[in-house]
Amino acid sequence: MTCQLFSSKLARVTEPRWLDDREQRAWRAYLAMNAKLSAQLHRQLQADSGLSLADFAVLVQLTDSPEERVRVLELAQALQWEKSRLSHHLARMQRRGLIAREDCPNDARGAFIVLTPQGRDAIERAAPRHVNTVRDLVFDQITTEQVQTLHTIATQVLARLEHGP
Amino acid sequence: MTCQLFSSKLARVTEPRWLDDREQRAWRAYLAMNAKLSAQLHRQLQADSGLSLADFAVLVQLTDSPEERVRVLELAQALQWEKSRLSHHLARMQRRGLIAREDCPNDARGAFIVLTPQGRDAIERAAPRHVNTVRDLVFDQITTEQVQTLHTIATQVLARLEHGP
DNA sequence: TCCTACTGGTTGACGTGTCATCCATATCCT
DNA sequence: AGGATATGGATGACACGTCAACCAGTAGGA
Repeated sequence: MTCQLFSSKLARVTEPRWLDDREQRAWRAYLAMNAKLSAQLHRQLQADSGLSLADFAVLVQLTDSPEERVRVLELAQALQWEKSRLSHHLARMQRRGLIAREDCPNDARGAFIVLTPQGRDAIERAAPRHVNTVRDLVFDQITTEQVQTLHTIATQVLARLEHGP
Repeated sequence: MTCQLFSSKLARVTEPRWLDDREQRAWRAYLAMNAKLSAQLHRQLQADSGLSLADFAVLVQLTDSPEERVRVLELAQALQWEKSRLSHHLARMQRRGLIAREDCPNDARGAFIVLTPQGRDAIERAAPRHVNTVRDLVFDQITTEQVQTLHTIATQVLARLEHGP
């Protein structure tokens, strides 16, 4: 989200813990990078292979799992998606022939998601170019130490997001 | 986008420039942080003030501009949004009474966007809490040097995204 | 002047994400 | 066994973003 965060006119007086200049600039840069990077990655993937980033994520997850058949909730957990989101997305992917469903013998409520040949084909063609784009746009632009710091930052922020303050 | 990027089963052979382990882990962490952070920020803003991050961005932009009336394309440029996206979003915001339109005397095609009292009210109430959340979730979790590095990384990647290779 | 090309902005279709709700099956408890 | 409750998952309504097409007004020539 490109979102500037601060208006010079908005009363800073009311809020003791505003961000300082460095933080503000870093935040804006982060937001801008985020917006453009994800847009660009999405466009590239879409143009090259007709997949969305979401499709890609699901397909990789399927490819990665032994047997290549996964229960829906297991998938949701692996992707860290809400089950409703996943359900909608799987419906769309099924419509496009990328995945299929199989009944679960143990639990009549449940369903297995399986990769179709088309799905496998799509991901195998998409992955290398996508990785190349990521490398090109991100990792070729930053140093090894910066990679390390990025990882650390993300991990710290994630910890706060997941395990409270 | 939570997107794992690599399947151990996917043929690495076909692609000479895969990512190494550090890069891969950093990338995953970044994606995960991103997904959770924006979701959380959005939820907080929505719950606290009924605004979306997109609403917030537009309102701040309006608050910040002299005269508090901006041409649509100017707004699009400031936000770095596609004009179609902005047009849709402004329509929704207008429906909710957050902004209004005025005719442009110089150019009969154009329109000015202005902040309504409700819009001003909303942003003034939303901003401090939103800033607090950002500070809490991000800047309280990382060191000054990390802030600096984050800024540098974002700037470098943005440069690549904007001015080609 | 009139024809063309451009610009500011909107619209429609469609994919995506969230929330709340719902349904059928499992499970648990007595 | 049988009823409360939990779980796996789907659905509907709606906000959001993108793409492509469109439309009205403006400018630039010939």
